[in-house]
Amino acid sequence: MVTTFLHRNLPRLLLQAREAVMAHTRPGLRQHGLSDQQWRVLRVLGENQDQGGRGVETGRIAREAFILGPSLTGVLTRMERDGLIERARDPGDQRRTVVLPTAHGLALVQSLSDTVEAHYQWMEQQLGRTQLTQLYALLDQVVALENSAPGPMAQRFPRASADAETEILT
Amino acid sequence: MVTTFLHRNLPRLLLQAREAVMAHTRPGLRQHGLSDQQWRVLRVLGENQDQGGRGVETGRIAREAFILGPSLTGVLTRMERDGLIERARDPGDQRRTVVLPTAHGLALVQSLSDTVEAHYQWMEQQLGRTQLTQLYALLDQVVALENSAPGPMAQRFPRASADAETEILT
DNA sequence: GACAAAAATTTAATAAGTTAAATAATTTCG
DNA sequence: CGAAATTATTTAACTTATTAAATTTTTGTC
Repeated sequence: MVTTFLHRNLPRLLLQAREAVMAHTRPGLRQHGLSDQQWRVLRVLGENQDQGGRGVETGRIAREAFILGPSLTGVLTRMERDGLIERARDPGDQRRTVVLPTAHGLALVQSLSDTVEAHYQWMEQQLGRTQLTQLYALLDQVVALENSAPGPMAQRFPRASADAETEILT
Repeated sequence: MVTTFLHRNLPRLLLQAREAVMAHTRPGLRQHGLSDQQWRVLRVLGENQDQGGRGVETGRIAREAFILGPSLTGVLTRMERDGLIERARDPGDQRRTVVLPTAHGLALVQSLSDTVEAHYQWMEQQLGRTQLTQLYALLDQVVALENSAPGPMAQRFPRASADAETEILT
């Protein structure tokens, strides 16, 4: 038997959920003069700190912070202006730009990361660990749809190829 | 026993999921020269078509299309320029601006709505109805967090009060 | 009925998103 | 080796997002 099923405008629901989560984080960011995007960039820098001071290529930042290349250019320009990061040419491949956090930038990430972690603890408590795990799994499934059948398979945020990934991590 | 639990950067995951869904819809919109936002506005107009030709107030559009007021102003200006909508002052309350779709705009929504509905059918088939229902429920729970404890309860997209809602619908 | 408070939009200034095209450095290959 | 194809990023032009302040109309109240 085929029941009619009410669809919920999934893109909007996802946007709304994202806003709900960010609503708790955002004030903290703003207090330190950070935009959402600047925070995402800083966190990527924090996560990839184990690069031996070589910095992180903008391509990698774009992928991991989920920011398109041309947007990132501006974001980084302002972050450099505000003393959060520094940019340099990758000596090994002069096409690449690499980014390093300043001491100030690094201190910010570390301090804010704690706040965010606390927020996650709170959410885990509110929703329950099981539900949160389920949510992660379902969202992963939705993400996986992207490379499925219909649509011109628009790769707006292309993952690095497996090769590029290894190359970077080597 | 307290197990350590791996958190997944929920805001990013939600953003990614949204992109995955939109990746299928977007090309269709672009073919008709519509931005994401313009499409959302048109759909709101389509949904509230039963207003007896009185049009929809921009405030309502902002809430339902999830666009902030100042952004909406520009979006509507361009939509008017492109012959998708028309704006007028609400006779009953001159503070309000009401929006009506043009014949062209209306035709677009109707045609594109079918495409989108087909997309939902496809997603339902891919993910399974049960999972989709679960996802909706979980996202609702996350959205509900917004008005909970921590954070200055930032109401970026305030729902209309119950009163205003009834007033509008009356 | 006038005046302060509230409500609905808009303006302004800056930041970020989106697409296509341009630059510049690196690879590939004839 | 050297020209063509590839890769990484930036520029350009336009649209949307964000925050605060300004406008305009309505409401509440004395």
